[in-house]
Amino acid sequence: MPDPAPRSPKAEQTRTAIAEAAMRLFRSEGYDRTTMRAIAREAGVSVGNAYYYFGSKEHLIQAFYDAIQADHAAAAEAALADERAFADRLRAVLLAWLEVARPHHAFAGQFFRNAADPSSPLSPFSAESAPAREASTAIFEQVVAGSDLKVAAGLRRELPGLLWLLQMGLVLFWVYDASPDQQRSRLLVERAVPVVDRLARLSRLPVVRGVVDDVVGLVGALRET
Amino acid sequence: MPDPAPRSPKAEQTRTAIAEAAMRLFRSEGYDRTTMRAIAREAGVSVGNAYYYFGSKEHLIQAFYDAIQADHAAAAEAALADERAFADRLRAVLLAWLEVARPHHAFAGQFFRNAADPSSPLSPFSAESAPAREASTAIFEQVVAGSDLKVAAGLRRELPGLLWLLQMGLVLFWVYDASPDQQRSRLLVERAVPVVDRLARLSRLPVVRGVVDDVVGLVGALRET
DNA sequence: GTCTATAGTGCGATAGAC
DNA sequence: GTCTATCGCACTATAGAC
Repeated sequence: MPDPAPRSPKAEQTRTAIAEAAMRLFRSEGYDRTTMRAIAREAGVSVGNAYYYFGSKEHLIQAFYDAIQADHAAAAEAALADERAFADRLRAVLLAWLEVARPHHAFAGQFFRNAADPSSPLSPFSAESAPAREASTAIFEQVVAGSDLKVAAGLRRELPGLLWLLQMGLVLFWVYDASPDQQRSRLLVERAVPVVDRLARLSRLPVVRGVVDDVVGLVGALRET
Repeated sequence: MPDPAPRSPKAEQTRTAIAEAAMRLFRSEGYDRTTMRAIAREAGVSVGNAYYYFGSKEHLIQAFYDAIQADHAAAAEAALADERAFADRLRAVLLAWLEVARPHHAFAGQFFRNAADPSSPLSPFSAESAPAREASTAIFEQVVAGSDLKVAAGLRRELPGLLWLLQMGLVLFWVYDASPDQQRSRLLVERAVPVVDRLARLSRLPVVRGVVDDVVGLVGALRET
C-alpha cells in the first residue's frame, strides 16, 4: 500500500468522503445502478470533483477491494493464532475470506466483471494489484511457515504462490456461487483443503517426486519467460 | 447448437447480416470501439432493428464464440486422428485451441470481460452456454476414450469434465498472456500436459488413491449441491 | 492545488409509430 | 420487422472561485 503522495488533510477528507459514499451506494443499489451523479450528490461534492480524485467509476472499486483485503488480513491473523496443523490453518484462512466477503456477494459479480478485464488495473494479475497480491501471498506464507508441514524444498518455495492461486480459484467459484449463503463455497473449502494437505504431504514420496518437480519447473519456467 | 425457431428467410438474412457486420467491425476495430450505430450502418439496418435481433451488444459476441467452438471441434478431430497416446492427444487438442483462437487474441480480453460476468449468458458456466460446454467436454471425452490411458473408474468418469476445466484455465491464462504470439501459453501446454499425464497414471497407485477418491468425491458433492 | 457549476459528447439501450 | 426519436448514463470540457 504505497502512499507516497502527501495529500493535504482536506483533500484526504474529500477523497474518503467520495469513496465511502460510493461504498454505501454500491452496497445498497449495486454497482451498475449507482451513477456517478448519485455518488457525487451523496458525498456532497460535484461530479467534476469526484473525477478529480477517481479517474473513473472503476477506480472507486479499488477502495472496496483494499478494504476487503485489509479485513481478511486481520481475520486471517486472528484465526491463525489458534491453529498449528497445516490443513487447519489453510481452512481457517480460506473460510475467513468467505466470511469477510459474504456481505458483498450480491454485487461482487459486477465488480468481478471489471476485475476480469486484463487491461484493467483491477485485475488481480495487473502491476497495480501487485501490492495486494503480495500482501495476500504473505498470508499464505504465514499459513505454511507456522505449520507442521514438511514438503520438498522446491515446492516449499512455490507453495505460497500456489495457495494464492488456489484462493483466486475459490474467489472465482464464490462469485459464481448462487447457493444460499454461499454454502457451496464453504463446502468446496471443507473438501478441497484435505486434498491439498494430502497432496502436499505426498510430495516427498519418491514416486510422486517426479510430478512435483515438473510442477515446480513449470511455475519457474513461466515466471522467467 | 439448437435452432428450433423457424425464422422466415428474410429475417434470417437480416440477422446474419447484422452478426457478420459485427464480426467484421469487432475484428478491425475491437469490441469496445465498435458502436451499435456502426454495426447497424455496416449491416444496412437501423439501430432499433439490430436490437430487435440481438438483445444487447454482448449477444453479438455469441456468434463469435460459436464460430471458435466449431473451428476447434473440427481442428481437434483432425488432430486426434494422428495420435494414440493420452499426453499426445491432450496436447494436440489444447494446441489446436490456441491455434484457432490466435487471430482473435487482440480483442479476446474485451470479450472476456463480458464473459466473466456471472449474470451474463456468455459466461462459460451459464445455462445458455451449456451446449457449448457439452460440445467442448465431448472433445475431451474423445481425448480419453481413444487413448491408451488407464485410470481409476471414479476418476475416469470425471476426467472429461476436469480436462474441460483445465482448458478453461488455459483460456484464462491465454487471455492474460501478453507474450509475442502467446508463446507462454504454448509453453504452459507443453509443460502442463506431462504433469496431467503423470498425475492421471499415478491415480491407480495405492498411496495416491486416497487423494483421487477425495477429488472425485469433491466433484460429485459439488455437482449434487 | 482543490473545488463548483454547467454544458456537452458519444454511447447502449428503449419507445412507439409505421 | 423496421424505422426515427429519445432517454439516461459515463465521462469531458470549460471557465472560474478560493
